[in-house]
Amino acid sequence: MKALVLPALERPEGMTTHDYAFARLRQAIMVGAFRPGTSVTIRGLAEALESSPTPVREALRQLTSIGALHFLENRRIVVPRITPARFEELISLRIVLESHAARRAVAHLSDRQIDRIVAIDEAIEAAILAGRKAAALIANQDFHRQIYMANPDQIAMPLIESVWLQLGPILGIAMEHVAELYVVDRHREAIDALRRRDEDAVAEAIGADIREGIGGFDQQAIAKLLSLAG
Amino acid sequence: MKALVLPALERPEGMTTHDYAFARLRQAIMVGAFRPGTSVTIRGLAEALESSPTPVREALRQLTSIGALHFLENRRIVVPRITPARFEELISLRIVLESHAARRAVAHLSDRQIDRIVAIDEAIEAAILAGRKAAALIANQDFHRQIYMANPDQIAMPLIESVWLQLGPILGIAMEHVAELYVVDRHREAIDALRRRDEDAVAEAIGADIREGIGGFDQQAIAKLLSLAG
DNA sequence: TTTGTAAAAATATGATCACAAAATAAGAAT
DNA sequence: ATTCTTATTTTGTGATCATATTTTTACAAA
Repeated sequence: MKALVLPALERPEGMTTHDYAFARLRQAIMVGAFRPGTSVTIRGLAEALESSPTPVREALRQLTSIGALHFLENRRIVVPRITPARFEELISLRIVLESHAARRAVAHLSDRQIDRIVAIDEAIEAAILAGRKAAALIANQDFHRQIYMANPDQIAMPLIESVWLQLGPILGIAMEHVAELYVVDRHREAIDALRRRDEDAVAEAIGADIREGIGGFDQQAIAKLLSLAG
Repeated sequence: MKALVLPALERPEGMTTHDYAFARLRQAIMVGAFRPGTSVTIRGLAEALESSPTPVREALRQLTSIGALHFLENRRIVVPRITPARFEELISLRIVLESHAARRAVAHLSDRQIDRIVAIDEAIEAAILAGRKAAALIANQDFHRQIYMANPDQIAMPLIESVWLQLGPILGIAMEHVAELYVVDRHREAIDALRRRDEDAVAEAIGADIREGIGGFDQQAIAKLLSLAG
C-alpha cells in the first residue's frame, strides 16, 4: 500500500475537518489527480488527511452524490471509468448547461465584472505560456464560473461543477499526455458578446468554446486516452 | 419538540442503514413532506429512523450536495426556501435538461419500452382521477425517468433529479392548496413523437409538458404559494 | 500450473461518547 | 415591559470501537 498524496490546499481557520476533507478531495479529483478506475479507501484517505474515518466518509458520500466517485456494491470506492460514449455525453451536457447558464447571466453582468473576467482570461493565457497546466485549468474554470455566477438566482452552477468533476480524471490523463497546451478557446468572442450584452452570441461562444476546447479532441485521440486509462 | 413522521418506505433486505436513511429522506423531500424553511436535526431524524446519528448525518450531507437541503453557517440544517426567481430558474433548468435528455434517448427506445411508458401514463391518469396526489406525482416522475434512462450512457438523470428535489417542497405546498388535480400534460404528444422517433418533436413535447405543467402556474399563484411557505 | 478452500488481514459500517458550539431558558438590571 | 447577562439544554462534530463484510493470503488438491 503506497502512501497517498493529495494536492495541497489551504485550510481556512474554523473550517471543520469534514469540510476540509471534502474540499481537498474535490479539488484533487477536479484537477485530475486520480486516474479513472483508481480505488480509494476511507481509512487510507483518513490517514492522508490526518483525521479519522467519520468526516472522510461523509466527504466521500457527498462526492458520490455528485458523480465524482462511485460506491460499488462491494462497498469499494472507485474513481469512475469513462467510455467514449460517456465522454461525449458529458461534453454535450456541458454545452447545454453552460450555454444556458451563460445566457441567463448576461443581463446581470456589470462592466466591472466583465473587466474582472477579462483579467482571468489573461491569467489563463499566462498560465498556458508558462506551462502551468493545473493552474490554467483552474483559471479556465474560474473564467466560466465568474460568468455563470453573475446571475444571483442561478441554480445551475452546482450541476455544472458536477459535470466538471466527472471530466476531471480524463483531464488528468490528457494533461499527462499532452506535452504543451495549445488550448483553443473562444474567450475573446465570449467577452465581446458580453460587452454587447448579446445573449445569443454569448451562449453560442460558450458552446463553441466547450465544443472546440476539451470536447474538441477527435474521437481517435479520445479512444486512445481512454484505453490508456483502462 | 413534536415527533417527526416520515412517509413510509420499504427497506430491502441487506440495505445499509445509511442507504435506507438516504432513500427515505430523499423520497420525503421529493414528495413535498417537508415545507420550505423547516429545520431538521440529526438526532431527531436518527430517532425517527430508529438509528444513530452517524448514518443519518451521512445521508444529510449527501442531500445537501444535491441541493435538497442546506447546511447553514450556524450548522443548522434547513429545507431551502424558494423565491419566485429561484422557482423560475428551476423550471427553466428542467426544460433545458429534460428536453436534452429526452432528445438523446429517442434513438435508444424500443417499441416495448414505449409501451411501458404508455402504461405509466395511464397509471398517472388513474391516480389523478382517484385523487391520489402523491402517487400521481411519483408516477409522473417515473414517466419522465423511463424516457431519459433509455439512453444507456445517460449522465443527466442525477442532475434532473436534483432539480426535482429542489422543487419538492413547493410541490408539497401546491398539493395542499389545490383541491383537485387538473394536470395539463403533453404526454400523449410526447408518446406520439416517440413512436415516430422524431427527436425534435419529443424534445418540444417534453419542454411544453414542463412549461405548461408544474411550471405553468401563473406568477401570481406562485407568489401566493411562496408567501404561504415563508 | 490451476483451482478450490480455509485462515488472516483489511475494510466499511454504525453505535457511542467526549467535546465544542449554538440555541434556549431563566433571572437580573434598567 | 424590555434588554442584557448567565446558566441550562440542545445540537453538531469527530474520534473510537465492536461487528460484519470483503479482500487477500496461504495452502492443499487436482
